[in-house]
Amino acid sequence: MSEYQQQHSPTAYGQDGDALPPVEQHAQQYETVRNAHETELIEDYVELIGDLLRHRGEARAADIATRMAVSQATVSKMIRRLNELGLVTSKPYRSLFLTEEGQKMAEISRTRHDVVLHFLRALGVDDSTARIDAEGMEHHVSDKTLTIMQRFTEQQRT
Amino acid sequence: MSEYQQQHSPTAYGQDGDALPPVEQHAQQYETVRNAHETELIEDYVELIGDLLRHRGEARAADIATRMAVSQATVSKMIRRLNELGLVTSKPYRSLFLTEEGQKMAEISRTRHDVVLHFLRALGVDDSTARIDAEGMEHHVSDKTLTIMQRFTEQQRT
DNA sequence: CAAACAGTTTAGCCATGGCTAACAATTATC
DNA sequence: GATAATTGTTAGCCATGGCTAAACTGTTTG
Repeated sequence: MSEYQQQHSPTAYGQDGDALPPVEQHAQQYETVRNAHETELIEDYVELIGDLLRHRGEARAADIATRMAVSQATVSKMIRRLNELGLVTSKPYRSLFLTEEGQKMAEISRTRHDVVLHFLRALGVDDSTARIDAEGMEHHVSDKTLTIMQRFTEQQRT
Repeated sequence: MSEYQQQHSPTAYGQDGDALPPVEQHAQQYETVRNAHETELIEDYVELIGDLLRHRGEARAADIATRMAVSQATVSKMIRRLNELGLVTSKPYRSLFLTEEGQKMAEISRTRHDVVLHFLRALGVDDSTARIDAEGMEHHVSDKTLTIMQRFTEQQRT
């Protein structure tokens, strides 16, 4: 039982920022990240499809492949998955469309993405760095934090 | 050539925050995220091993498994990889240790993690949310942004 | 010191998300 | 309208990171 020290110094956590978090909390942190990873890519695809539809009126597999820097085969495979998940409708050789659920997801992702992006810029991060960081960060920012970011951005604007 | 509109409205980007970024930049965003994903898990392991060594004097596979909420088999496999990458040294059935390079990585990860965590708290995020978000975000925050976060945190403290 | 238990490793399975190559369909061009 | 170019799909490969079950090692303890 090599975790025994846990029991001996429960008070250390909280006072000492450097201490290891209690096992359960620590485990939950990693689990949350793993779960985020599963939905991340899906969300990125759906978000991008939504953006393409809004700005172009259509979303073709080839565009997605180019914008994601990924092969067309990969996109094709992914679209099949999105279909199975009920997020997009697709007829072969036609533009994709989002289902209701897909639209909801795209909307949420886009909003979250924008909040993070604007927050970073408000913080003073340059545009191109902000864009890259936002893309990576967006899936790991909780709703609570998101709200705080939004408030911060608004205050900054005034 | 469904990306043709690109050429027709190059000025839209920059003025309109909602516009799609130019293809190359967009592609780079996704690529950066994909690359981050590859190193993420590795860094998490190395960081955790470093933390265990600092706080406990030893890092056993079982502890890692518990704290990461993952099976021991998974940890064992991962340790083999870390070994091949020259990040840890391990003798079967013994505690792990970090190589020079592993220590460097752990140090960097830990610092980055702390900066993000303290930043989130300084922003006003509650501790437990901050911990979870920091764990996910840390791998996606560029050095530039990190510096800005650090500065912000220090200002807040005074 | 033998047996039981805790910890570690190995084998082998699965899903995901990449890739290339070959093929099929659609669209554009002459 | 035939042919070329573009776009989309399929098949089959690979690495990663999970898992369970089984085997093995080391430690503790009766």
